[in-house]
Formats: sequence, structure tokens, C-alpha cells
Amino acid sequence: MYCFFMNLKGSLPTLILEALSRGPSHGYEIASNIKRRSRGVLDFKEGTLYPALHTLERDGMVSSTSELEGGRTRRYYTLTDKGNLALEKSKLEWQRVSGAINGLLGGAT
Amino acid sequence: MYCFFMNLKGSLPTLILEALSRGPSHGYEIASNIKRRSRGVLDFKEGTLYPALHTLERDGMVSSTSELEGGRTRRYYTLTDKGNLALEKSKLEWQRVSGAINGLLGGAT
DNA sequence: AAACAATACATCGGAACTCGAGGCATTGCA
DNA sequence: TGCAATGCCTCGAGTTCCGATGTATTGTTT
Repeated sequence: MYCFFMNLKGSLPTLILEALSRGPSHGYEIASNIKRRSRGVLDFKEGTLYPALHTLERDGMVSSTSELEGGRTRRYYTLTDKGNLALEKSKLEWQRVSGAINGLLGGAT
Repeated sequence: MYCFFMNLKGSLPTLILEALSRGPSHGYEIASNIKRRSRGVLDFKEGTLYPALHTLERDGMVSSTSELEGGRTRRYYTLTDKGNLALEKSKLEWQRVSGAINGLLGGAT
């Protein structure tokens, strides 16, 4: 049964920032939170998530500290002011674009 | 001012099929209709549109006939039954995914 | 008449996003 | 002992999209 993916390229950075706006977190936790809170609809893989986190840090959207907890290495990410600003902008952009698509797919003229 | 693109990878084929569900049309007209009906928010370029149309035809979602009108060559595309089915599926998928993102960006738990 | 925008098609290279596969290591449960 | 879950990472491949470029006609403006 043919169906387009609707990958929503570019939504992951925004979703990561949104997750971090609730407080510092680490990669694995961010991914599982997005999956859980979307009831499994949004399920980004590790090969996508970690590079995205690195890019966000490179661009100053998040900062990170590596910590050792219970034998496991965790890299905790924190939202920066710049990242918070980008989050707000991206939320508006999402509303703008998804609203437009809804208008077309919903049947508006 | 940093802001993520929200390219919405994969939405163009669905938008094309939706445009064709209103009747046969040609590439240039499909693009301008999407732009006009979305009030400029959705503005896919030619380098994106024409390859997408070719892929849709290759996959049997649309069929085309080349016609000469007023000196201009126009390739008219028509939605096939397969394309119509894919459109319905993709609409549901869009609601599923965009709804999930709305849930996260809107502040739901 | 010349210049230009709009219409109309197409292809190509590069950038960006995502996945799958693979690698490495620890904890905890069966 | 084996296996799932946790936790990090990288690499290659596929897909989408844009910008640039090319070709050609129509209609408007200067």
C-alpha cells in the first residue's frame, strides 16, 4: 500500500530543543521522550539523533557536559538562550507551514 | 535570526496529488496553485517540482499527455486511481504525524 | 523595435535530513 | 551465560530540496 513518508525534514532540531526546554537531558532520554510523548508516532533513530545534537551544540543552541552515572557515560544537554529563541521561532514557523498544508489538504480554496 | 526550515520532506508529492484531485493540470500551474492557495507559504521550486512529477508518473500515481497550446508545450497530468488511493493514505499520515508534532510543540504531556 | 517579465519545460550539482548497519561498553534480568 | 535495555558514536546510502543553468514562446512595456 503506497503512502508517502511525511518525514518532516527539519522537525527534529525543534523537537530536541522543545524537550530540553523542560530541563537538561541526555540523548537517549530525549529520543525516548519524543517517542513516548508522541505515542510512538515520532521515532527518530540514533543515527539521526546524535548528529543532530552535535550540530545543535556546534551552532550554540545547546551546551553539554559529559557525566559518568552508574558506569554509563551520559552527555547532558542544556538549552542555551540562543536555543530557546530558536525554539520559539521554529514553533511559529511550524504553525505557519503546517497550517498552510492543513489548508490545502483539508480542502480550502 | 536562527530558525529551522521545516522543509517537510515528502509533503510535495501529496500536495501535487491533491492539486490533481481537482482536475488535470500541468507543472507550472500546479506549482503556482500551491503557492497561491497557501498564500505564498508553500513555494516549491522548479528544480523540485518537475523531478517530483516524473517520479509520480514513474510510480503510476499520475499519467501525462504532452500538448501544444498557444506555442507553449504543456504536459498535462491526470491523477490515476492508484494516485488517488495514495492521496487518501497520505492525508491520514499527515494528520497522524502533524498531530503528534502539534502535541509536543503545543505543550501536551 | 528592443527589452523584459511571465510562462513552460528540463537537468545538474550540492546541501541537508534520515535511516540502517555497525561498533563499543555497562547494567540488570532470566 | 545469554539477552535486552541503556548509552554513546560513526559511516554509507537514499531521498528531498534548492539554486543555477539551459531552451523557447508570449505578452507587455519602453
